[in-house]
Amino acid sequence: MKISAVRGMRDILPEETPLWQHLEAEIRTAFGLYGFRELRTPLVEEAQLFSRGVGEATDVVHKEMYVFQDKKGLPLALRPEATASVVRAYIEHGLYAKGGLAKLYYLGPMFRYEKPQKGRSRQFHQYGVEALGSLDPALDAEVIDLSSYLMERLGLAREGLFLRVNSIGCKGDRVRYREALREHLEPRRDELCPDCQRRLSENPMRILDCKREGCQPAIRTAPRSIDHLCPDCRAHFQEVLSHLDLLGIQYELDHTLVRGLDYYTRTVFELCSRDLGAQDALLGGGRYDDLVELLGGPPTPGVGFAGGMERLVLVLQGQLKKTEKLDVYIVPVGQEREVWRTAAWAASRLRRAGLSADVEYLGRSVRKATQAAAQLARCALFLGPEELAQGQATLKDLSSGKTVPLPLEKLSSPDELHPFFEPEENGDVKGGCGGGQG
RNA sequence: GGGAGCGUAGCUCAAAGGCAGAGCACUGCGCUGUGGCCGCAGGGGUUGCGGGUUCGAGUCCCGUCGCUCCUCCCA
Repeated sequence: MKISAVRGMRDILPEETPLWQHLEAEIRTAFGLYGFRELRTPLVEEAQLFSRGVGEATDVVHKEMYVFQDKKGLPLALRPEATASVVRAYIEHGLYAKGGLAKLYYLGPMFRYEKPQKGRSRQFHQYGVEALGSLDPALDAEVIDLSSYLMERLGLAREGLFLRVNSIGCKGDRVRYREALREHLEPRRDELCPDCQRRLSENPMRILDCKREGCQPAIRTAPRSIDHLCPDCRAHFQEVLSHLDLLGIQYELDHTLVRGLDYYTRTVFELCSRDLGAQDALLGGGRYDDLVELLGGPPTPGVGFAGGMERLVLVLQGQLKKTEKLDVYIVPVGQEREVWRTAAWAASRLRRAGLSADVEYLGRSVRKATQAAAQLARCALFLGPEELAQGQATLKDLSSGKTVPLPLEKLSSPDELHPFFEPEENGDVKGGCGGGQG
């Protein structure tokens, strides 16, 4: 039986992990600069957390969620997104009682049972932030600013990106807006695609982001959510936009941006790339002022976003990081047992001195092993009967080709060892291996 | 969920019903214990899997799994 990774879930191989680690480090740094602190929540939650929080009617919950029962029959779900988990933890640990604003971030795998394609898999990775406890529109703008700053840090050109913003109002606004949409669309039911006809009764707002040609005329003339905002929501949105202007962030108002999760209120936004295919959203988010209360906490507003790691990786493929080279690759010469034992010992000493080291365990010819060493390491350390007899090894700098004897006793003393590996100053033949990095 | 295309060596790909191949990579040798160039030789495959048609299937048919893309939805 041949076993392979399950559909839509893949291995991230050592060639790719340096890029992932780089992205993760940049994300953590950016989030930290904005005052967010990491919260790690379980990958598994009670299924009802998501059906209540994200919405029973959403595709994410009712079509795409991995649900199973534990041994006691409790319905569990692999998390399809993290906001609901963060809010659950916020309530469970009484973070609201600790005063102030809770600014939390996360990073990790999410699961949705979908048909895999470019930029979409069943296990994927999201990074995101949630700011809980303030209704200040400056915070909406800050979160958007953070997403923009993150892209700058990652070296994504502004021209390749576009930011779409909209406001869908509070609960009451949405009820009124939904009615207005129905009134507009019902007479045009025949123009709409079958999906949209179904949405007309279930969730008319989702018709707005239908991409079918036939639906466009009805969508273009449809009423806009920002015309149905209550005075508070209208003022809030204006403040958000004015803060974005202040921060110098370019955006386009998109009246068709509604997003697929039920908990969003007021501000919604999406940051998209021009370099991706059908799945072009790098990150998306917005405000969710009713979610904490909905999940049993005190009324607490929130705003945040989530981004997809895989999509970042796609956009940044060109920047693949090279794997870091080892400091030393040890090549035992010949078959003598004592030589090989000394090689293993030397590796252990080098590592304790803080130098990364590996040994030629495959027993290839010295020629082949040296070739391999040049791929893997900055220096090769040759160790054979001749060296052993003199109590030393031969250290070779693989970029300059220079060799120098390294007395074995130096291996026991990091202080004496390090000079051999420090970059040469003013070209002095000090020996060693720090030379040109090539 | 619906649609289209593709699965051949570790990788990139040939073979259009008739002996499964090339390049790169890998191993050895030229060069006996020191890389990058060059030359020679070698190892590698149940052609995704399972059926069927045929004297004969990588090739045609059916099924299945996987990948890619579109639709849908979203990160």
